[in-house]
Amino acid sequence: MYRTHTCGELTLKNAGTDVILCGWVQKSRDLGGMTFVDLRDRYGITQLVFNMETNADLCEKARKLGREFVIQAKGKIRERSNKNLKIPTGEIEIDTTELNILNKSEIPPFTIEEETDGGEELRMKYRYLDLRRTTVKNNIILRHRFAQEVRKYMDSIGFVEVETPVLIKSTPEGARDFVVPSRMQPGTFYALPQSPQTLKQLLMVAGFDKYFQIVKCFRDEDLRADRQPEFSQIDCEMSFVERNDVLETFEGLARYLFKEIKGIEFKEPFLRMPYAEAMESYGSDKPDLRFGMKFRDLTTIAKGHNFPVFDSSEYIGGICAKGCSEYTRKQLDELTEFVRKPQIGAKGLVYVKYGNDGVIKSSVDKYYTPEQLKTWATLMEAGEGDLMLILSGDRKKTLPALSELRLEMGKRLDLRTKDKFVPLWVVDFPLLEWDEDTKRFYAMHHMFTSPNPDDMHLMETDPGKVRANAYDLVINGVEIGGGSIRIHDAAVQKLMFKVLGFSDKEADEQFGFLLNAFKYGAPPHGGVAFGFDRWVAMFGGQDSIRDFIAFPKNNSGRDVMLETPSRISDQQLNELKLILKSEKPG
RNA sequence: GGUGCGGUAGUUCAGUUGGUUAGAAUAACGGCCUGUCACGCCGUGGGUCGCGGGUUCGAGUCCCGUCCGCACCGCCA
Repeated sequence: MYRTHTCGELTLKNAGTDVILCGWVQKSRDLGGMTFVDLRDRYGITQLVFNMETNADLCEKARKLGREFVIQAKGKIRERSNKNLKIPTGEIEIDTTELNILNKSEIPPFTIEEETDGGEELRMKYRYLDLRRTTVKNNIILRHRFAQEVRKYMDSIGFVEVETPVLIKSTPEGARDFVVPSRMQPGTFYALPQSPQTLKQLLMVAGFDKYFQIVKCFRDEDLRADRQPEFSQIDCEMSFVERNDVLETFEGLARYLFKEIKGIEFKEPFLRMPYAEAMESYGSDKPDLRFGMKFRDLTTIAKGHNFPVFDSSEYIGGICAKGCSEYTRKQLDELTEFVRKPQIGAKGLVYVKYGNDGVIKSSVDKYYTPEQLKTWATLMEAGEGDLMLILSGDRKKTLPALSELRLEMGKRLDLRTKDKFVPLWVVDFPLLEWDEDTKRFYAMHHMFTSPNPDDMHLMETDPGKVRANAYDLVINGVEIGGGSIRIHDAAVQKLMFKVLGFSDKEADEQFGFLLNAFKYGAPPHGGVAFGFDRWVAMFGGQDSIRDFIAFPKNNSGRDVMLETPSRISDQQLNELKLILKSEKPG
């Protein structure tokens, strides 16, 4: 037997017991006459004691242990004379009688501690060492726990988990596909799923009226801190439902997860906000509602007073930063610089300070009287002690820029606290987006999203105005998931393809299987997919999903531990009938 | 594809206006130490300053190119 107990479970009530423990040497403290060894496993740390007086040979052996050696120790549990109340096992120690080195270790390239000294690149290269650290290990365990709770809840309300294939068909639109060459049909390719969208719809046709799956998805696009080329979704679909049924079902899931995992219960139903309102009030389709600072439209009131910048602007809007009227010149310059960054793209920033003394000072005093500025303050619900920040320009550019400024102010004022959660359903997204470059419409969500029935009549006359029966779950400004009521009628689906510029032939080639299925009794259906990694990371209090994935890819899509992507042999290329077009020199 | 920041000891970093032998902490190694738990004390070793080119009497430092990493924009239905 290798071990009788783990390193995290022994306490004072086990005193006197003989035990065998296995684990890694976290640290050893050699005091000359005696040596302490911290033995670590997944469950915790237990202190081993070796004494020169009682067993000199064994103590000498313990002195030679290096960091991360794998050892087995036998001994008796006893109460410590000096207790360490910082760890659960800190009241006991093992009076060691036998020590076996199961495996040696080279000196690890970084410290295996809660706060490591290792940089990200090194940690990724030696991820198996990084995963030994409590913080990363706990993230992975949180992910496990989350997955179990999802399955428990979904099962409890009658959903069936069905696995869908990973080698599927490449589809147009949306993200770039990862493709896999076929050996048996040379010149043809599978694609890895960006999501199991069409397959879950076929499961609805098949009569599995409540389906879910925690599933890997793949998108060959550039990475971000919250975006990996392979990631996991909680993919769900239901039949015989309207929008409200879907929202209520998955609000239930969200409530359950918040309660079981975070211990948080929401009293009110999740807020539902139309897309148009989100854009108008927060300049974003995923507003962070942990704080207010709603946009106020100043276009009517501020235009036409001979301030050229405003007079030439399509939109003038501002936010009110409570208690910031005493911002210094330097702070305001910083904010101006912030909005002028190319990623944000505003030309400048107008401020109005409503001083604690009631005096109004602004960067546009030349053009507006204090009385006029006070009417702005009234409109913006700004009072004494507040600061108004105003951007202007094209509506399409200014709203998102003001959104960035709002988020920045929220950060500066510490309003985006990690332990507060404000969920929100954003609803009534536009169905289509016009693209100037290709002069055609693209589906904003995806091409299986059904139009809002009230707008159906606009499909052929004014498609840009059609609202979709689609929704997103947004928590704290993060898009956690999204879905829609789908098209289940072949004629509507064909119309959709037509609006998107697909010929009948193209539609049939790409999606014949789906259109065929719709001929055989497709039920009305809809669903949602949640970003599993993002949700877990949010519960773990972090913005980056990387440390919630056991073996993530780096910024350029490489796995630096596996050293992949990598070349394949000529033999492999031959079998696949592939010829590389060109090779980079070197 | 683009913007910004970074690459110096095993590791995390400092390095002034271009100027003597490139430092600190930590880790490692050796010695001392019987109650440590960030143990302590003494000592030792450790550098292709990412790579290539240029300017200069002289480059870690300035310039050009390039590779790599991180964040962001584009992209991600």
